[in-house]
Amino acid sequence: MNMKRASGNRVCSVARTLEILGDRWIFLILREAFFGVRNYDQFLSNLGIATNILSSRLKTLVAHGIMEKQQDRKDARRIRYRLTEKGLDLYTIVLAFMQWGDRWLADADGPPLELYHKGCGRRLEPVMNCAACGKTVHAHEVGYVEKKPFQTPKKSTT
Amino acid sequence: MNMKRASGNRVCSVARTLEILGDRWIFLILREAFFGVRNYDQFLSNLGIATNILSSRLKTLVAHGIMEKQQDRKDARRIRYRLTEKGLDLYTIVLAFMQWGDRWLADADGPPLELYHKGCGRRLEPVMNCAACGKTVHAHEVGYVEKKPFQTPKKSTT
DNA sequence: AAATTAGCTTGCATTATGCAAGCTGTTTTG
DNA sequence: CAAAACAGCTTGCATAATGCAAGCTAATTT
Repeated sequence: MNMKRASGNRVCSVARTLEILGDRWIFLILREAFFGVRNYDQFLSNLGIATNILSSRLKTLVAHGIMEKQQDRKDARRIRYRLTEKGLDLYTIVLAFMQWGDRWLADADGPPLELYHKGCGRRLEPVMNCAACGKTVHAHEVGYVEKKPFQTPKKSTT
Repeated sequence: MNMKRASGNRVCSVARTLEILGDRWIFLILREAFFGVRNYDQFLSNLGIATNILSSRLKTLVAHGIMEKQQDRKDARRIRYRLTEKGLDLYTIVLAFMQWGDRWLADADGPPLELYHKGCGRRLEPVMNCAACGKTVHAHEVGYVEKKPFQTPKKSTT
């Protein structure tokens, strides 16, 4: 959580996002949350995380509006941590992690977890598409333009 | 780079991926690489990263086959670090970071960097689609099945 | 009333990070 | 062709983050 300017000098949403999310545990907590985990002790036992780290990470997630706390009516000790809209919107990142791992790090048994798309009922293999033309986007097909000009590169990608 | 079992007890590609990539600097290096940066000193000046950290991160990226080193023929001092296929395939993660940041962290001026899709020439807004049915996937529509059963939750998402 | 549970906080040893300095092999310069 | 500059590192040391164990508080359960 310390980094003068986590970006270096390029102004970029990647850097901004990483200033909040740039921590293994944060993503693992989010993964659990996407899989339905809601309470401190479930995160704790599922992740094997230290208690101080867990509470500090939950705190930053709440502080950034990614999760919100609510009391359980039936048990006042229990706090439910749930994803806000802002937090739910992070599922693309979690899916992207999972897919890359499935493709490049899977062992012989194949991916340990299979996703399915409730909409169509089939196995979900997420792909990145261009919202404008609908086609799948590959790394080489991404170009960029800097809105606030800076020192570094010019155009192109890869 | 230390974590008994970065996953906790859930077997998951997210955890495996994070064991390699779970570091801010790694992602920022990857971002630079996607934007065309190739050399040590460019990474160094663009990121404002410490030299020991940069070389250690580049080393792990190379060790995991995400980047590869090659000598520059014209200048033997110069080493080019370039993304392998495995590394290029991480662009979905970088795009997902950028998009979330654009949506939730942008200031009044809008996103600092605009991507375009070389295929269609239009502004690229990446969306996650289901490869099977082609539709855009939303967080609530993702279900999962654990292949190697473990202790934790059951089904559903969110 | 005593024990248990959920969700924390605190203290302390270990590990990672950031900074500055230095080192090694190439070019480039005068 | 010697001196300076450059690219890509490594090393040492101070500071910050992490992990572990223990303890603490308020709300249940027994």
